[in-house]
Amino acid sequence: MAYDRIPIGRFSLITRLSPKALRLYDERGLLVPATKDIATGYRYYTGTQIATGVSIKELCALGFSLAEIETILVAKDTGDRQTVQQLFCKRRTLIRSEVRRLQQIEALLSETGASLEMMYMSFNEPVVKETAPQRILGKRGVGMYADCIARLMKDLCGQIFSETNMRNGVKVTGPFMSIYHDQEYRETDATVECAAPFSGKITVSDPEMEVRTLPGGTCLSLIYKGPYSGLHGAWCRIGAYAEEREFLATGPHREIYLNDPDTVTENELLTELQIPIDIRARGKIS
Amino acid sequence: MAYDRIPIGRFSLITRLSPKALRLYDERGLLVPATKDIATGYRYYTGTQIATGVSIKELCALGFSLAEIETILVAKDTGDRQTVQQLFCKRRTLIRSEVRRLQQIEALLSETGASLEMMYMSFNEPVVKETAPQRILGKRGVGMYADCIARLMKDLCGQIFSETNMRNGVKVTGPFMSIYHDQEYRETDATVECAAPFSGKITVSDPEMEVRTLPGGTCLSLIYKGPYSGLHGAWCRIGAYAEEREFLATGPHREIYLNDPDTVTENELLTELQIPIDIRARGKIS
DNA sequence: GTTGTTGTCTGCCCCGGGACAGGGTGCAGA
DNA sequence: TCTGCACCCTGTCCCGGGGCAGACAACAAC
Repeated sequence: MAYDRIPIGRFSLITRLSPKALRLYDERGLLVPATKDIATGYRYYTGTQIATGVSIKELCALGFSLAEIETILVAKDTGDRQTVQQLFCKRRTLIRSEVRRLQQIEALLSETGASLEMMYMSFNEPVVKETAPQRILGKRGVGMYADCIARLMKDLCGQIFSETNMRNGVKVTGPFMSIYHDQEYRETDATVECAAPFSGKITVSDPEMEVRTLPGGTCLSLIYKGPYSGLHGAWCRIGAYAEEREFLATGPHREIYLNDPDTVTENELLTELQIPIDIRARGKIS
Repeated sequence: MAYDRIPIGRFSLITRLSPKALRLYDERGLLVPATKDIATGYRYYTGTQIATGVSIKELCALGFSLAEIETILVAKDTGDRQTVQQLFCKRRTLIRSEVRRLQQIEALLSETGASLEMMYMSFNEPVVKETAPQRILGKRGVGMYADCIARLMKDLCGQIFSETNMRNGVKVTGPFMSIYHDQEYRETDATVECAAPFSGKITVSDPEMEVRTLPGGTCLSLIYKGPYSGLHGAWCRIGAYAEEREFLATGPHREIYLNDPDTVTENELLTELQIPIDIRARGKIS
């Protein structure tokens, strides 16, 4: 139609691809203009390229990456419908999970409508992660959680920061923690161990204290923000999460105190909850 | 707790922000490590910074941009809850529209399960865009669409590519088009005008032809891919779209033939449908 | 043919990190 | 104190374009 030297701007208006994008596609070899003036560098497209451009625009709108679009266009020319179908399936799956994710976020934003207040609670999801083995100094006790932990922590500090140990270069290599040795929740007679990871040659005078290596491995982890009184709720959350996914605990639960109750306010306290799990054997399924 | 020189790796494990991200936040001033070894460049964080890090991680997970996160953190310190609330609202709105968009795409992908076939149909949405005024040579006729257009196009080509006009440097400056002057669909006695945009001093011998300036302005536009027999369906689609949004047509509908039936197959034919509208006055509302 | 308005060119910085290279460090155990 | 490993540093390229600057090119009207 005497109309096959379409400059980039007009081509852009027709296909609704921006000139910037068109230059990118040229560079990437996705849609190379039929003619390129060597002297001026001007790009000229032909009428038949409009169809390709429109296809690219559509595939873009469907959310495919440039690499995928290239694959699809080639497959379409080859008549290879399996590849195309596969990519479309994959895309659909991705979109579905993305929608689910966004809807969860939206639910979160809606339910805590009061914005500022929500900054004081945590909406972390539990996460599966790896931990390294570490040498710890620990002491066990039985009693009510709060009392027990306070007492044990005091003993632990006294021991680990003793003059002898300071002199020998013993160092605390991480945050303090509690380890819960009970299988279930106990109100008044919980068996709790408080521990501190350290390095160096330690001297222990308290016969109730034990030096051992805490095994590493996979665990489910949740960071809780807020006063220690809210820890129970957080344990419920992570427990429910593990239940849903049929994760089985392979060791005692741990609470790691990420910051210091003496230096931050109660609302800013951070505690990490860990449940050691075996990712390979997930309950009955798979 | 003798534990306030946390290197980046450990800080990363605690907050679940990648070291790369942490370096970026340092650079951007969002979360600057408390200490930085001048000699080695090593970054060291303190226990109190963990809370900030966790907050950033949470806000990231909610989809806020770094700039927004910075604003929120500052507003939180200031106690400025209005700004926070506003940002949360905005985010919620954005997420909602994103979900809607993705669900539409998903519906599209699902309903045309057969993948390869769908490549031959177009799933463009109608779009509002601006058009420039252009000088055209047009000729009207009455009859059945297909016949009428074929006849008029032939006349138009003969006239515009006449020897005289070629000699005078008359040029076609865009694709040919049809303009529908009826208010409604007419089977057998439609009033159709075929036209071509041109530049230069034109000589017209056919008394039925008219040179005039087609006004530019806002229009609703849809690109249709496929044989001309499917145009009716495409007009229905764009019509329904305009109806829904209460757009009122301010001029005759136009069909623009983007490529040439002589050079591409029927399935690759591209036609742009345009309905001139007045964006400022949308039906009764707003 | 001239002139002024568009259009187009290249090149650079931006988002929010992920991945990798090559080289310098810290620290724990011996 | 030494040694080895794991850590950390800076710098670069990548995604998929948007936006801007400065300079050159094309074209329509006169």
